[in-house]
Parts: sequence; C-alpha cells; structure tokens
Amino acid sequence: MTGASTEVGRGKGDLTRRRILDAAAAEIARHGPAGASLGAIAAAAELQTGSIYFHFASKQRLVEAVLEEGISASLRRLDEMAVPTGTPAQRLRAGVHAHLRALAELSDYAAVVLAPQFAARQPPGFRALRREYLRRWTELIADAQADGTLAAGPEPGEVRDLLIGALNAAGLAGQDPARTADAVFALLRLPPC
Amino acid sequence: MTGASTEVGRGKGDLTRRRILDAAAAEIARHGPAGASLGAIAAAAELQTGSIYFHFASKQRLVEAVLEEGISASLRRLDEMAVPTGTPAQRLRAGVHAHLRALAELSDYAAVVLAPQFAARQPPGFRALRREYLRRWTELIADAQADGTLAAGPEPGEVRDLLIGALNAAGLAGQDPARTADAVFALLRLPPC
DNA sequence: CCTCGAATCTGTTTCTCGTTAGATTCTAAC
DNA sequence: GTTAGAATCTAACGAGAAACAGATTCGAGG
Repeated sequence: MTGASTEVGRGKGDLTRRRILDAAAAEIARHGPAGASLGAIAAAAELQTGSIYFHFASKQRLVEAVLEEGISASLRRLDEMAVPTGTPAQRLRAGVHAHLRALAELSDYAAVVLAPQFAARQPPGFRALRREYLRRWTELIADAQADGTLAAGPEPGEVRDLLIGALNAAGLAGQDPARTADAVFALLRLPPC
Repeated sequence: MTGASTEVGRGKGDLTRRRILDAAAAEIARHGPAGASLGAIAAAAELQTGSIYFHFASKQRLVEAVLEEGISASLRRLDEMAVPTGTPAQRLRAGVHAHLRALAELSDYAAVVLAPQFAARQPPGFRALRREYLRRWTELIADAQADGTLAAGPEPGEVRDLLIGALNAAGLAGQDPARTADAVFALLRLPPC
C-alpha cells in the first residue's frame, strides 16, 4: 500500500522526508486530506508529530507535496512509454499501459491525485502538471480518432475523460494492469497487437 | 448543486431533515466527510449547530444517511429505466442513461457516494444497496456479452467497473448526460438506435 | 385560552489537532 | 575531542469542532 520511491535521496533527512510523504499519501488516501492527522502520519513514519515541521512548513504544504509527487510521477511514466513513434493505435495502447502501471505502482499517491475533492483548490504547480498530463492524452486520442482506431464522433476531450475514468476505476480497485488493458482494448475493438 | 428530493415528507421536521441532508451532501462533496463541519452544514441549512442532533444522533449517522440516500436514489432510477424488456443492447443503453441521469440529478449525493474514501468502512445498509446496484449492472453486461453487443472476452464484473468508472468521470465533470451517452455508444460501437 | 409535545436555540464541556518554541541528540568535519 | 549544524524530541498553547444539557419557542388539539 505504500507508493513508489524514485530519486535516491542523499542525506538522512531526505529519507525521512520520503517516509513522511509515503505515510501522508497513505493516510490521505484513506481518510481524505482533512481526515488525515499529522499524528497518524508521524506515527506511520515513526516520528514525533512536531518533527514533521522540520521537513514541511505546514500540513497544507505536505498535502501539496504529496499531490505534486503523484502527478509528476504519473507524467514521468507516460513520457517513458507513450513516445511519439509508431501508429496511433500502438501509442494509445502504450498510454493505457503507462496509466495503469502508474496507478498500480503509485497506489496511494495516485488515489490522492484522483480524489474528486482535488478537482478544485489545486496548488499552483499541480494544476500545470495536471494540464500537461491531460494534454498528452488528448493528443493520443485525437490521433487515434483521425486514424479510425477510435470512433470519430465525440470530442477528443470527452473520450479522454471517459477512458481515463474507466482506467482509474479499474486501477484503484486493484485490478491487474495487463488484464485491465486487454479488457479495454477488447471493448474498444482495437485490432490485436 | 443541491440534490434531488423524493418522497414528500409530512411534518415540518421532515423538511428540516431533508434540508440538513442536502446541506451535508454539498459540504461533504466539497470537503470530504472529515472536512465537513456541523457548523457549516447547520449554517447552510439555516439552523443552529446543536439543532442537528434532534434529527441525527451523531455526525457519523448523518454521513451514513447521506450515503444511503445517494445510493438508494441511484438504484431507484436504475429500476425505473432499465426494466427487463427489450434486447440486451436496448437495456444496456437504458442503464447508461439511468446512471448518467442519476449523476446529474443527485450531483452532491452522487459525488459523496463515489468518493474513493468510501470504498472501505461503509455503513451496513449502504453495502447491501451498493451490492444490489452492481449486481443489476453485471446482469446487463453479461447479457450484452452473450448477445455479441459487447466483446465477450473480459469478465462481466471487469467490464462493469470500467463502464461505470467512465460514466462517473463524465458525470462528475458535469458533462451533458445525453452527449456522454452518445460518446460511450460510439466508442463501444453499439448499433445506433 | 391552555396545554403538551415537537422543534429549535443557547451556552457549556470536552477533546482533537495544528502549530510553535525550546531543549536534546545525532553526525560529520576539523 | 570539540564544535557546529542538522535532525529529532518534548511540552505546551490556542483554535475549532463534536457532543451534550437545559431553556425557549412554535403549533396543533382540546
């Protein structure tokens, strides 16, 4: 249930900072940002409550850091897998796999990012990253529509929301990524690989 | 942004109870169950904080009542629209329309029900209603698969989660129900009506 | 008009949580 | 070994919220 940890930290403090972030992501995923108490987070990170303030200026900042960590890690995975080569259908498949992998590997962070309460009141850096993530997806969808891989009627943005919504539901439910991907492709009647 | 109100209440107290429920649903949808304060709920319902306790034994009970109201209203709509007549494709279409209508009409209640934090720790009555709702959908999906309307590969339960996830994402984003339904049918390449 | 119960209000109590400040310990460089 | 800074702990404060207990008002029936 913990998230992933990229970027090797250097000092001892960096490791603690990561432990706090992981604990906060788990706590927020379970109880929401308001319901997650610093006491519980500190306990999970094996720390005293006050010590959190050496690493984060406030609870608000901690929550924001968790959000940014989640979306930026997702974006990183999308960049790695859905590179602009190959047919639209291939790139769409790669994008689906990347998103599902991100959900599986980042579990708690992903859950936090996807919580509906964060649709509004996003911190500044988070909004930009999220917009960028959605923009990539819109491109993938539009290309697939132009290609005939996906039905051309609906707006690309609409299709993107539907698709990501479907992937999120399966991902948060803990479904196996590969299995879910196959199901999606079958339903959309994409040509087999 | 308020929810719907079915079932005409009799006395004055019933109306107040409904006002509290609506206010609670809105507040919970915005700030999560932990972040929603009785003070804010009471203010929105034009009441003093303490007066809520005449209608609900505790904050926990109030939250549970909002949950049950949301899921039972959704189930009611599904019952009305997706009756067991017609072809599997027709019933599937009806189900999609019912779900989207429920999301649009119940907005705050639906948002509360769909919040990921409620996946666990559900109140007793809520679990049963939710199970029933999913069971209906599994039937619709299985019939559509047997019919060839939907791809037969993936498990019905998997398909159900994907489909409902997609509908929820569009519904909570405030998309027009009819428009969303058309997009879904086009993507799944369902035969036109 | 009076009465009684339902409904609401006011004030109080208790508890949790975020935040802060100062003391304390750990770690590495000199 | 000493020292300086990083990292953590301890203890408290203050705000806000849930919960509770009477006191008060409202509204229909006799």
